[in-house]
Amino acid sequence: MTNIASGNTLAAVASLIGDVARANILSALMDGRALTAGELAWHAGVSAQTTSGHLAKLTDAKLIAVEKQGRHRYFRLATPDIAQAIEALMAVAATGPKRHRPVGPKDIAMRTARTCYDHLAGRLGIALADALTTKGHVIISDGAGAVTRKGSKFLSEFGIDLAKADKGSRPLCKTCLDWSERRSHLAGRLGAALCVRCFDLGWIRREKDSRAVAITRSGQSGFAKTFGISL
Amino acid sequence: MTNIASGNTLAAVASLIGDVARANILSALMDGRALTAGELAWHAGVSAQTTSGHLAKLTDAKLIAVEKQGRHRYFRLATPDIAQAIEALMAVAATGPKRHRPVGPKDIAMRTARTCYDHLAGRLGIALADALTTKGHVIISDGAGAVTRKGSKFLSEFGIDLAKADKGSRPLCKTCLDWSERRSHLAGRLGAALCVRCFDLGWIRREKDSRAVAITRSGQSGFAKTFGISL
DNA sequence: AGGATAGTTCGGTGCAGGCCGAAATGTGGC
DNA sequence: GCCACATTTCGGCCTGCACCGAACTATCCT
Repeated sequence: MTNIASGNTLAAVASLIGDVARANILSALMDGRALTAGELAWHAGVSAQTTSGHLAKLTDAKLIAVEKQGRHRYFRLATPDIAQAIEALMAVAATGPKRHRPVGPKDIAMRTARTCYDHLAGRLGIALADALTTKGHVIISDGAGAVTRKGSKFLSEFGIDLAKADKGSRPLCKTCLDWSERRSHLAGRLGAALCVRCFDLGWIRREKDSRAVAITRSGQSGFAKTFGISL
Repeated sequence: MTNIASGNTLAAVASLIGDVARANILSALMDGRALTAGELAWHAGVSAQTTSGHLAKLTDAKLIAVEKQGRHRYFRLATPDIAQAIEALMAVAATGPKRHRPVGPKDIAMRTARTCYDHLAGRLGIALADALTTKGHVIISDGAGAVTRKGSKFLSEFGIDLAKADKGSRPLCKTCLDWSERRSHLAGRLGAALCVRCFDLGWIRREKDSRAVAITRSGQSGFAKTFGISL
């Protein structure tokens, strides 16, 4: 065996994700929010004791981070890297052999619009990326994007100030492969800012117990007026 | 549990990667070449029978593809997506809790220069990306890159013709997070073409049983003269 | 044809780890 | 102080699966 060390840790990380209960936990955290152990137990579909064990393992491996608040413990994905790795795995899983389509109402909602870590995905995410691209506000080249001067002005009018360098290290405008649309949507600081702004404007709101988001009445007109989008 | 279907398949894929033997197999295939079952058994560190079972599972799941040639069966990663997912997992694994540094000579070679699926990574990969960027041949913005007109000319003189659209679907110039350098290097069709060209020129050559590549004597002067790189 | 090499299938062993019930710890509210 | 609720720890069960030895098939070589 060549490089046992890197192989081992690769296997260790993948193995952590490779358990159904833990995969459900991580999927539930993919919207970037922090959830309590109890909520995660519900998502995982196993008892609270079992979940506790899983959470300990994930925390030890630094895949998730924990914050204590009173008698609750809030868990969230440790870094955006983790989310990216999981999204990449989801993309692989989506192309798998099983082309089964037991499409439920939840699935439809997910495909229409959802959060992906801290930005928007699904048809809405794609539509936003397209709208910004065709109007020349963002240039997407292959796997990433750059904001034009014109785009910067447009976004500032929309209420997003990209100048304040949130965290210097985080890329401004990345793209992220959408597992349902098989195309790229906007991630990075821009993607996150867009998402927050849409929530602030009341254009979208979170569905209960899901990453899916619903487009509100005002969102329907807002997206149409500002971006020319109608889903 | 919310979306049992997606969670399950996510878990299934991760679980396949999450076995040490299979992770070693996939790691060995990360350089994009096709290897025989016997070679993979050696990389995996288990017997041929056991390896056969693993290969069957990976093939069933479409993570790897197989091609029969005489009494050999050649296995390779099924799609670039798979390589990307594994690379993302490696990036996560590299940041893990264990900061152990049992750096061997092989490890040093890997960090200096190696192939990553079908393009170059390690210090050499980073240096190439830097050189092309600072000379204005490629513009890297956050997570991807675009080739400038000037760059297109330069590359053509170097012996790379990006015009012939290899496969229309594959992105021209993507970036890929380097797990050893923690920075991006060039992937996509451009990255692959650069890699092939350097092999053709005899500037680099593959190490035995490893993803590492060695920089030849002529490579030393070639990289210096053409790109201003000296490692 | 006979021998060597590549790979797979079968059967049986053994261990890792996921699961839950019960009980313990910790925290907030009254 | 006492109860309710959130979460963890302990102990034991049980399944899944990675592993190998041995035997079998397929292909190449001479």
